[in-house]
Amino acid sequence: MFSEVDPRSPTPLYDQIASRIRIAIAAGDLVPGRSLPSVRHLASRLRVNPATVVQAYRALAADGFVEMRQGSGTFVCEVGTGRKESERSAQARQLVRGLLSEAARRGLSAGDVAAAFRAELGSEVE
Amino acid sequence: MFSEVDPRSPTPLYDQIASRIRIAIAAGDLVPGRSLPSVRHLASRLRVNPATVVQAYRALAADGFVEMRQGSGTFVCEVGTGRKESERSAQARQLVRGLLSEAARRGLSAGDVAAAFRAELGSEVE
DNA sequence: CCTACTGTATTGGTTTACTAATACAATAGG
DNA sequence: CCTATTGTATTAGTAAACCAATACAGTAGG
Repeated sequence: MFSEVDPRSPTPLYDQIASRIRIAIAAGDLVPGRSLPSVRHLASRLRVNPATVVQAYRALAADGFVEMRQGSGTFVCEVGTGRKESERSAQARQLVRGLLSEAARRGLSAGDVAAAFRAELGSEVE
Repeated sequence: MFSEVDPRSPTPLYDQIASRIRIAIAAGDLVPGRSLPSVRHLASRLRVNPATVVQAYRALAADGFVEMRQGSGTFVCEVGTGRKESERSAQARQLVRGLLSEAARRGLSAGDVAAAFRAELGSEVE
């Protein structure tokens, strides 16, 4: 689970760490209330600086995935998979807006993106 | 058209410049064969360094939007709006893939993204 | 209490992206 | 030709992101 990390990847270390945990929470592998490894434990296991793990945990806390309690530890929040629908849709719309502007920048129309979206998702979109 | 640029924006100057030209080409405002302002002209008009305009033009050239000819100028390529459909769809699909992985990172499902996409595009998607 | 554990805060070094400055090379036109 | 205009190349400075190091502060449990 928190086994390894790639220092040579273009994606930052803290981002790799945060991503894995985020996915684990979304998938239900980490249930709400459960405590994450301590900053120092995870840091020594991954061979990175504790501050890097802090940065990852902080990013997760900013998104509401975890809660950091000084002296106690870092815990998975109630939200996770059951996050409020309005919040999810708002975030999704923001992502989509960014995609569309990026597509426009490259001279792609909304139709191009829509076609790619259908092709990529297949039947899931229905 | 090439009127102003915002140095305080988080998006780089060369990117702002390239984006506008890209959109102008995609929209047909700049027809193939037409010459763009010279590096120095555009730079002095926008109050930026010529090298910054070069970087913008270079990015456009890398995408096949324009062609830079030393001694002559920079010209809009034939592609532009008529770019090959396969190329457009491939690029669009790559963008969409990136979006979906980013969405997964944030704990959003493909369904969330699909809903946001429909909401954002409205009737255009049909 | 007090000790061993938790997260917090500040600081610094390294790298990378961005912008600028300056000198170079090719083309067009008189 | 030769001069003015075009893009090219190299170098440098500035800012931001990233990671590490170290000292600080709160909490739990014996």
